[in-house]
Amino acid sequence: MADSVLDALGDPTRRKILETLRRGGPSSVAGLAERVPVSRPAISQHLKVLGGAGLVSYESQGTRNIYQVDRAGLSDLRTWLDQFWDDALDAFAEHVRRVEGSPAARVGSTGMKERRA
Amino acid sequence: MADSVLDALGDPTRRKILETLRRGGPSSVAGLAERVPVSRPAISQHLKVLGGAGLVSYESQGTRNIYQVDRAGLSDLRTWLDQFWDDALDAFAEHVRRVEGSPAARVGSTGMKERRA
DNA sequence: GAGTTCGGTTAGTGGCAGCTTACGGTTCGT
DNA sequence: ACGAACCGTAAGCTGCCACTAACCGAACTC
Repeated sequence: MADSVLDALGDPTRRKILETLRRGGPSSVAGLAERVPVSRPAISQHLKVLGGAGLVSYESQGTRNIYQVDRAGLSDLRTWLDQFWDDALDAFAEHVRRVEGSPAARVGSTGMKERRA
Repeated sequence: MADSVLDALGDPTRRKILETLRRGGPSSVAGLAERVPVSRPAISQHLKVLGGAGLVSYESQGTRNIYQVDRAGLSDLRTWLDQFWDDALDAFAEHVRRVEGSPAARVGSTGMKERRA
């Protein structure tokens, strides 16, 4: 469901554009091109992707298009995240239930390797 | 902060691996290679990225490494998302305040283009 | 100890995504 | 009506990333 959002947020430049819009408020394409170290067409292409994901929307003012952050995409991401979170808990619980025919297996003290290698 | 998480989730295959772990519970590398249409080394490489982002962790059982979803990365993403959401609201409010020296500008009825083009 | 299974790493390749340059369309100003 | 400003799109190139094939080490089995 949130595939397009994650695809869009996967690129650092697009994140920078979004961050610029978040901090500076709505902006024109040329205005973004001044703040993000990339050409104007590149900005335009990225905005297309971000728009497709529902992360930005725009308003035409004469010849310029004013873009701003759209919370719709963020909302989609939040929904996906919450669902994934809950389901991961359920799956883990079921896994424990499945393995724990032998109640010897404990949970808290395994040799589980930690992240941030 | 959540850059590594978003980079990791930016790839469809990695999302598929995560999804497989979420639905099926903990699994070995070879087990994942059977369920995801990609070679075993590719799985291993993706797991490395996912691990670096705190999205999976693993436990060594003899010669096999059992991977499972780690909520740490999801937590990072949630934090980033919530912060972005709130700040976007603030930025928007400030933008309205900045423009609205002329109280003619209305908010609800602009010609704002919608998403999902 | 030999054989097997499992997994991480390396080397090498192909395809795609992001960037720039160039062009065309639209709108505003004079 | 002409020029300028702004933007989107097309074309083309380059670099990176995902993938496979091959190799090597580690651990369990007999």
